[in-house]
Amino acid sequence: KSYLSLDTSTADAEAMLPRRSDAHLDMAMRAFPGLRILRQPFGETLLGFLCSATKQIVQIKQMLALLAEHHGSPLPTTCHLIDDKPVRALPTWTQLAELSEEQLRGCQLGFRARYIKGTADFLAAHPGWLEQTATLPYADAKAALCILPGVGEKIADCVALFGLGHLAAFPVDTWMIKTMSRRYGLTGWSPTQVAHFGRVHFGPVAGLAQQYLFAWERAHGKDLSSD
DNA sequence: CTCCAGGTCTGGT
DNA sequence: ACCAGACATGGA
Repeated sequence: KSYLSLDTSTADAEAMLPRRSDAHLDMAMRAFPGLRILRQPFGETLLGFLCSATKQIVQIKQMLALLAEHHGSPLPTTCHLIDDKPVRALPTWTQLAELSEEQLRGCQLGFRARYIKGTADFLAAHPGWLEQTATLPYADAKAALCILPGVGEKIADCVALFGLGHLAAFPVDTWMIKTMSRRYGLTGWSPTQVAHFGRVHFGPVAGLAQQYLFAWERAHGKDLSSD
């Protein structure tokens, strides 16, 4: 493959999607040309999605901003100054393990503070756990993540997809439930059933399909009381 | 003022 | 195994 191509991997993955036989997916892909899956740091991805349970996306951003401001290390000031103050990184899991649950609740985490504290304690007691998990294939990595307090099927799939690059992960959230009901006729299906459908229908790059469907539904399916 | 938000866990059938 | 409630907090 040519080094001139910036991301052959995504192009190859897109070629594996069933857009010939799936008109809705094809439309979503046309609506968001250039959509890409971010590959974010594993630990930061885990933290971010531990904050995500039953929260709006704008609020998740705010929680993470508070965590960084209150407990993150300052980034080099050369190119990171806002309002005369240094931008801070997200706290590492080592830093998080030093915090009390009350300190975490101070970042508007609500009941998620207990999960984050529990995960921080687990990781502190198991050095190298994140690094080891990052080497595992998708199914094993997901199973490992589900051990952590506050991490269930959905969050494990999000972390596997965005933090480890496992395109087979198919996170089923409220938007996927809406999408699969409205556009695929899977009305009344449980998250487990929808996840199974997604893996079978979209195959080993189901996570990429999920992102197109998620983006389309968020952009066009705001209202539509037709669940 | 109710309802819901990129869920998960727990204790009931 | 499957099904409600609880769980914090703030925007719609």
